[in-house]
Amino acid sequence: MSATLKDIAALTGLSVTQVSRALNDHDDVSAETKQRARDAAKALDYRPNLSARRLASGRSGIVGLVLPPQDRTPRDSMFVQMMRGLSSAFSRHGRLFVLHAADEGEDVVAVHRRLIDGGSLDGFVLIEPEHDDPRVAYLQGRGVPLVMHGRDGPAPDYPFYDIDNLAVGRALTQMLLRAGHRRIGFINGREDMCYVAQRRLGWERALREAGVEPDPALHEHGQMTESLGALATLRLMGPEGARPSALIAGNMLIAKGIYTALSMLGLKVPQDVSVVVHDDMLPGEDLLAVPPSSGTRSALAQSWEPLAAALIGAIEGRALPKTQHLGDFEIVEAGSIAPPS
Amino acid sequence: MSATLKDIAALTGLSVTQVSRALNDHDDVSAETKQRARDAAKALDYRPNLSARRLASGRSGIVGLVLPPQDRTPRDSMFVQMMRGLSSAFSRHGRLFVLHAADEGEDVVAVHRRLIDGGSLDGFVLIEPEHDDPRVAYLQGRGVPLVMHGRDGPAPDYPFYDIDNLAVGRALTQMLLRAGHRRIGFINGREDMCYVAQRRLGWERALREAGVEPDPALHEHGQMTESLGALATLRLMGPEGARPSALIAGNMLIAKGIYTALSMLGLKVPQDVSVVVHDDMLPGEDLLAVPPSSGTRSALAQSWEPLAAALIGAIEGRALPKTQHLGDFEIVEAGSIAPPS
DNA sequence: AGGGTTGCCCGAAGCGTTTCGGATTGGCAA
DNA sequence: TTGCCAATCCGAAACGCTTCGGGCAACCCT
Repeated sequence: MSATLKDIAALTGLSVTQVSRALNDHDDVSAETKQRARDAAKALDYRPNLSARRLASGRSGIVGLVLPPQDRTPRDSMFVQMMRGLSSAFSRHGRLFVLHAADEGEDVVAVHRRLIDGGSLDGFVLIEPEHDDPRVAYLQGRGVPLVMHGRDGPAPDYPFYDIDNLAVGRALTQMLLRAGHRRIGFINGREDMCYVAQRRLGWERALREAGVEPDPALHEHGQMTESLGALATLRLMGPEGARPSALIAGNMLIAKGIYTALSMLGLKVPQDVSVVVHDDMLPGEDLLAVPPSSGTRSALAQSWEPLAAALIGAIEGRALPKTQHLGDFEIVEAGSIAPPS
Repeated sequence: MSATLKDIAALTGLSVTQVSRALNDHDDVSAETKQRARDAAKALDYRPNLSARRLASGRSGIVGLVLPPQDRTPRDSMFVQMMRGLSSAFSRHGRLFVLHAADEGEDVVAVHRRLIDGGSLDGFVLIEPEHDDPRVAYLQGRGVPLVMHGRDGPAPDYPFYDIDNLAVGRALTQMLLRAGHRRIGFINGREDMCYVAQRRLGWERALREAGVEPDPALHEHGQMTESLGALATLRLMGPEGARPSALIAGNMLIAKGIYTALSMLGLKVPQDVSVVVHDDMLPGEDLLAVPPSSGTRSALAQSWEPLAAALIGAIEGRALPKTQHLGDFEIVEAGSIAPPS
């Protein structure tokens, strides 16, 4: 089997204790000893036994993410991206990142609990925050480190990485306002998602700032799928007079549905209807399927490193200067906006 | 913290040893004692510490899958399906299934090695077998249990779940032969994938059985993407005379590309060109994007349970009656075949 | 009655690591 | 010289679990 501390101790003539401390870079080990231990470790190709470490120290070096059950996630490729990004960020920090898919019937909190009790995981990356998220309550209650991808409320009491979704909603709306639109529809994501509420708020605020009272009938929401985009568009475009002259899509899938529905209705973008869309920039995703659209874009990939750093900091009990991060987004013009007809 | 064996021992008046044996259902514990231990465990909400267990027994109860690096996997949703399926299958067996994405630069074998040495994982589910797969060699060399989704060669020496890809290739070809086609193009997956070779073999065999010598120029292969489907179609359909009158698509994405390219060329399915396609049936995947196509379908979901059972059997050193499974596929007729014009 | 078998149980060792407390130096000030 | 401090080191205990080897009845067989 693999070499153990004992082997290194035997080879170097040190004690197991000192080797352990040397390899973990404690401060009461001489520089020379540290080097000797490290050399021997390399020579023997030593790999610490994580189970033993965990048992003794309470930490295993493994962190994880629990994929929420059900297929609430129509964008599988985003998860794979996320997996990859987080895996590599954590492995740069010498940690192992691992993913577990919760079972359909299972309670998400119970899954986290199993993982902690089993003693395998040191901390969690959470995604898709809900309002008063029960996972957060549970983990905080047990003192288990966590970081959130997204956030609940403007300033939660945990580390997170998020973009300013209110600003996104506002920016999208303003792009259309500037072109002269006043009736602006918004096809948004699931109502219980925090970012969805934020974006809606941004939409409302931008409208009010322009002296337009937001019409709740123009806000549609649901699972972010192509069919939501199509159905919501048909609904919004139904009554001729009340029709919005522009649409905001919560993401590319929705946008795709919008384009499909509009072309069914014989409406052209941007001549008849302007369209803007927000999305993460996913390298390699086949967005060519939807016509180029103006709107906002955020770079998901920026989040992995800060999330990893924050979680590791929390696990090691180090106070980090900054654990709450706001990523930025950029505005792209791609010709899907025109003045209202 | 969580309750330990010692707590249960104290509560029941048994020894720690006996409690451990009772809960693990050893056979030298009386039925009554077992029950008493189980009751106490439930009452105290006992969760075994996996690290301790692993340390003592060499087994952690965690199995994993390493996602190959790079984006060799255009079909992310398939992986998510797989994750979900395997997670739930293993958790039914009281095991924890976990996924780790290999880093871009990283050697896949090295990743497995890290996971074993760390002492965290008991065994692996492998996917996407290559010829003489180095992962298999390494794991077998170290005596680490594995199961394969797919297989290398007709009868490898490890547990696997696969479908008969030769038969799939043959069935697809025969569907077209029966309609009278003789020049049948095949747009297949990456050449180094085992199943790709098998399907090609099936195609060749079916043709020979019908007295047609397979034309290597009619076999295209590459990453299974929409653009491969489109480009390969354009290539195959280039020289007017040598054109195939029917096409086989390795999966739905390829088929989609085929449909796109054919419509660009002004060719209609099935009047001008017949198309058949094989794919896994992925619930919820948006296959509506491609017109309904005849061909073969296999149910990926059938594989999780056998894979899980086989891996657990291997870990526990039990000899299972059956560890190599061949799933079946069905043939669907959906109107994309017509006699050659 | 003696010897063997069976059923049930327990003590203690050990898995590989961390960590607590103490031990051993040498140097330096008093 | 004595006392004290910093710098290094080490032994032993502990983490929670499994397992090896043995013990003690109660039973059956001859």
